[in-house]
Amino acid sequence: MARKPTYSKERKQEILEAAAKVIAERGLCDTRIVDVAKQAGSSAALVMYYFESKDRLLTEALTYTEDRFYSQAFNELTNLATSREQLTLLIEESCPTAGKDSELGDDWALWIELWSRGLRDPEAAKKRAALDRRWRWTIADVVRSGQRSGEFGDVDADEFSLHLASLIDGLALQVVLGDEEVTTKRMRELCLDFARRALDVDANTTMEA
Amino acid sequence: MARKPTYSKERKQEILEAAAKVIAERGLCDTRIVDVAKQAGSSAALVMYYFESKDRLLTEALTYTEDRFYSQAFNELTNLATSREQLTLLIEESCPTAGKDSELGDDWALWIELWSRGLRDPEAAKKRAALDRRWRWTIADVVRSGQRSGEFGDVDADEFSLHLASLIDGLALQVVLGDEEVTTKRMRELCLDFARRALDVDANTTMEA
DNA sequence: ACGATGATTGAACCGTTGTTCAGGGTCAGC
DNA sequence: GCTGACCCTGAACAACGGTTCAATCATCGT
Repeated sequence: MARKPTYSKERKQEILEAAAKVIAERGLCDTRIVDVAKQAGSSAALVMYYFESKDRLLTEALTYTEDRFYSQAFNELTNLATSREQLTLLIEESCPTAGKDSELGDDWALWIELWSRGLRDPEAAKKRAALDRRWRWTIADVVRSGQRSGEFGDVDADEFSLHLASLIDGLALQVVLGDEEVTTKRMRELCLDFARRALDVDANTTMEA
Repeated sequence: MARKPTYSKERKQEILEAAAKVIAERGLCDTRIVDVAKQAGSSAALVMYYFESKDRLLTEALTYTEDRFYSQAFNELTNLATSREQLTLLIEESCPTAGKDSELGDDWALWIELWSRGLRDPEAAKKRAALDRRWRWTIADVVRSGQRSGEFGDVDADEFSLHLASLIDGLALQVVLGDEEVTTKRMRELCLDFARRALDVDANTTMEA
């Protein structure tokens, strides 16, 4: 067999990614370290070697993907000129891609698992809160920036961002769980609509969006 | 020991309530049937006697409390005269009582566990969708009723109810998970504020936005 | 070359827990 | 009273999965 010179840090990441994938597939409770090991192409004992316990592994794995998602989204943000476009991007990136469970569906699955774990695991709750705070702050920042440039009207940026973030969570949840009445399309339109009404300066002048 | 002549149906309910309590305390994954049995004051074997498997028990238990919550809330609704009061009640009943984890905190905990279970268990997902649909329909109904009586302005009742219900889910989640920036008070005010702005008839008459 | 250090593993250990089973009460109807 | 149906139980079974361990293998500094 080819000896891959994969060392500690990369191995750790490999295991984390493997764990995230398995959790998204099998669910948090039904995730066995053997599964993670198999997915990572290694042995169960090795997983214990990098993470002292199963719990540690799971909590780390849950936040790992979210961090990646945020970094990517934040990065794409800088490519857009107007705050309006930026806000639209944030909303659209949050909408689970229907049917295909690969990309964003997995992300949301992990996110939901993090919620339920946060109910008892204080560390998970703290990490979730931190991630969410960063997310809300990002939204609020786009809003403030848009207000400075005159693109958006005058609303409390923090209230708006809490409102939008919560709305997204609540809607995505239903989409991911396959609620027939709540489709990705409807979610996107509802969010965009809300943002438009709340922020548009032309709320009075409007001829079309 | 006093022989309680508690027979099948009552026993089944007792077990369901016991299960709900244990799940709220220990979490879904860490709920053992022995715990449920102990909480119900019976043996593990009896639990298996009423529910053929652990899975069945858990799925049933998860929706049991929600049904009770809804029935109670719906009942209180009929005591109120105006639609405005009714909508306010629905919102306030949805806000987790901070600190005290007894009443509503437990409800929300179960609700969240139902979400994560719904990711893989189609039956759980279906039940959740049904419960949520009923909840949204109740909100929409109050809105329509208020529109007929002239209390509320002219908005799409279904869009509004989806928006409000999702917002409540997203906010309650953060409150229950102990996010320091999202308190029960803030949640209530945000929801009430949103409802007021979206529904108030004087929204057109507005002298300021 | 050669140890030392770290990565990696298979196999064994061990507690936990869902599930089964064989039976023991209790009550109703005959 | 007997009998059968139903409620209920303790104990045993069996599997599963997290954790440990002793032993290889690779790599690298000297």
